[in-house]
Amino acid sequence: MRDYDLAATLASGQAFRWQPHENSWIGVVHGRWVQLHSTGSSITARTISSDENWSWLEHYLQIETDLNAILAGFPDDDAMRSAVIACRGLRLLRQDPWECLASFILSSTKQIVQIQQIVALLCQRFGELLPVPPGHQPTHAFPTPERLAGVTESDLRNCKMGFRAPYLLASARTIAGGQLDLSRLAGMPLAEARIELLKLPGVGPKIADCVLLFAYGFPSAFPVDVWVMKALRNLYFPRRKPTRLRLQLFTETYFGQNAGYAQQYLFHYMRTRSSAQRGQPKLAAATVGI
DNA sequence: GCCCAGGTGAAGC
DNA sequence: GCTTCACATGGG
Repeated sequence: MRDYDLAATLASGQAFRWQPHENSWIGVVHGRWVQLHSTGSSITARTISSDENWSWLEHYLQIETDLNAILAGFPDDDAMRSAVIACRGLRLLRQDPWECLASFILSSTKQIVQIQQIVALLCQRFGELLPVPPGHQPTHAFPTPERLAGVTESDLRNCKMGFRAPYLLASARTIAGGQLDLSRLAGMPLAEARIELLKLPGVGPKIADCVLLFAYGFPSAFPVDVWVMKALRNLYFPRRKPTRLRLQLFTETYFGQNAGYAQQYLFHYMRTRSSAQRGQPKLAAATVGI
């Protein structure tokens, strides 16, 4: 499929379970082992069951999204142009809310590689074993809130998640206990859903916005992490430090209806540009064209 | 050793 | 309201 950069999409820090494998990607979607391969003009998928209905995977990958229309709606400035040039096929996935929420509770002040390691340990220890094709490594589902509600904080700390363990445990218990119904948020306005997420321990504005964007698909949700903050400060407020209100007004208005997409492009642009500057020449072209 | 990583919550002004 | 700090752990 053109304009779908599978590698950038699966490895750019929105989902944490995809692993490269012989020119393809292996992961778990909706409790099923999946292998994805990008041929340039199309994406092919392999699962263990001969499934004829692929709507669940098309929804996850957001195949139907008109990327060009979204990119055309980005603000026409040097920074956004460079970000789009740097990675034109980058997409947003539509993930399971609980997996997304739990993963980002584990994400605070962690590098993406480390988040992947923690999530892998968590799944390996508490996730249900899934059927995989012969010759492939054992793979586990993402553990349910009910399963995690029954473990101890110490069990979770053994997955290397440190101080995030009590947050994940309390959130799992809140959801398993029925005090918060994640499926209900899908029908809410953005602001209301955000308020519900913010009630969970360990969930602040940034993590809430990640879940709203990556799982619920609110296109205007705009997570601001250290990288995006760096982008905003350097590219749009180079002189003085903006107040929180000023920054909020800017991100809510300047980037348009699909601000969340713009955010993901800025995020990816800053990270790849930074790694290029550290002497790893991959995607060095990202710095050209301003 | 040092700084940083897709932050949050609590304490102190 | 805003600023500072602790919180685990690992990579560069």
